[in-house]
Amino acid sequence: MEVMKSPVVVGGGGGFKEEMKFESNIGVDKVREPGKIGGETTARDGDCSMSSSPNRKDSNNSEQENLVESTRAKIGVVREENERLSMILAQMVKDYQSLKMQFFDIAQQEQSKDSNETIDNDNTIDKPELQVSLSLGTTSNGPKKEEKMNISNKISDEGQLREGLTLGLDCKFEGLKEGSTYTSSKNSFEESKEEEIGLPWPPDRVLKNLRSGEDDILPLAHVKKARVSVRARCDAPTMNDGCQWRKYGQKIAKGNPCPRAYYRCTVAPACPVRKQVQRCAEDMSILITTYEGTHNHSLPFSATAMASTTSAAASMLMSGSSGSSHPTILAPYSASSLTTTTMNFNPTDPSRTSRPLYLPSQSISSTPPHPTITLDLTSTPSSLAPMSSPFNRFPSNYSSVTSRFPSSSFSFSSSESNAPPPPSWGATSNGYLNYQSYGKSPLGSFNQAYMQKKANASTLVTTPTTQHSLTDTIATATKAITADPSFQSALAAAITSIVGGGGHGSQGEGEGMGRHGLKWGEALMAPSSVVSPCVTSFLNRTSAAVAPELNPKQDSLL
DNA sequence: CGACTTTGACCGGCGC
DNA sequence: GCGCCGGTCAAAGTCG
Repeated sequence: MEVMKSPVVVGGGGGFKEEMKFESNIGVDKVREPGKIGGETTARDGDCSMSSSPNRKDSNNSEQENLVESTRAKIGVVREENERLSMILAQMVKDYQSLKMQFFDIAQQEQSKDSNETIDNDNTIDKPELQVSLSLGTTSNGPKKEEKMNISNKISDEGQLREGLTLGLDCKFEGLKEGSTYTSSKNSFEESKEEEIGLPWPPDRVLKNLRSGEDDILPLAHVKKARVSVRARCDAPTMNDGCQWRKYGQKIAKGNPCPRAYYRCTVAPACPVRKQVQRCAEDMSILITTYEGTHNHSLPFSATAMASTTSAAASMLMSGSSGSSHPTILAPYSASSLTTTTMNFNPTDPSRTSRPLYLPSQSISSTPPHPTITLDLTSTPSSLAPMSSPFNRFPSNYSSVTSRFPSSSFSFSSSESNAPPPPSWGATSNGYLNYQSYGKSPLGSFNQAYMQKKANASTLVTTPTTQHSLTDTIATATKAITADPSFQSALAAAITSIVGGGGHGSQGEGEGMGRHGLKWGEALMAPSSVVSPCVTSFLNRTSAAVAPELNPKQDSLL
């Protein structure tokens, strides 16, 4: 996000006067050139108007001069704006490139560091993560932890979250950097941090390992990783999310006649990431994919969208937990998602009418300790909806989520966005990753649910779909956002992931999914032109009040 | 023949 | 302690 700041400063600051001068000169030239032509035509006009009285000629000339002056001024302004935007764009590209390089450097350093550290260990997978986990339970600050935190801080400080190619579910600490203030919620913080960092799989084995010699250091009584469940319409056995998966098991889970398949990531041999794929019992066309764990390797571009989306979702989940003093806020999916992030997506059939279905607990997981966030990509547009904006393609058909625990429906909006329709986007271009609003209150339900969550973490809450005026909504949302750093961080992660993940999606398609050929990425990953205006619009509305890292001053871009 | 899938066995957690 | 259940393992089978 810093990327966005500097160019704005450049544009509006240092070279502005000079630029104005330059611009106005250009503007004059620009005007004079047509003026030449105009001069010729005027000459002809003059010829025609030779019979006119000198007074009228004078008034005509003065009118023309005025016209020329005003046009000149307008062109000057436009050119100035154009120039400034060009500079901003150039600066952004430049910053993006440099940040990208920095990110890959860091990733490489991390990788080499890990490989060095694992030479002396039998368990090459668990050790690095284990170290981090152990350090959480103690006060000792090993160099590795500090280094890791520094790197993480550096990354987030430099706005490199958008480069989270290797992140699975673990970009979540922006709001927790000033760790000293989190002692009151230490337990939940530690717990969530363990989950965020990504413990070796499976957690049970970690426990076993730890108990063998380290259990006095880190009592991990109920360590469970955050899960991100994605519901999408899909006819193929599994969604192509850009990663390579290998099936290692299948089970009939209780409460769902459809078998649940277990996959592990095979992009890297030691990658701990797993996913479960199961069809929805109530609607067989819906595929429920549950991701768990953190990729320990770089992801192909085609996989970054999903990774960053799940990352952001998990971030939402974990931030919610860490920021609260209620440990119970880590509600399992079985009790309904703590944070229900609903993104509407229908890769196969946009005309099909459906609503988000929130399954009974057994349908997805009956292991309560797993905090799970659900991304519902199954909603479809109503036929009455205007299709002028990509953000309106899937109108609100959000059904309330009744929860034993509060849920937050999180949506980026834009019912009033004037963003142009996206370019043609693969064969399944009907499905857009749609951060949409419910009703006309993009932040209303989010904020309201969030506030309810803060107010009472254990009461039954139905996510409201009531409509507020936009200004009220924004005002309230702004208050909520500024009031809670964890919320800021979650939002930052979510937005960053959207901005960073969406743009890459359409590239690099075709990373093998073995025998499953569904172009998941093609359908899911929104081009940046679709997502960005949405996000920037959102940012504009909440601009100054939102956390600094979320305030890229994009309003000056628009 | 290697990579991948299938499927029954096994293990650990959890509730009663 | 027992049974249920989710999750994983690993041998056998399948496919290209």
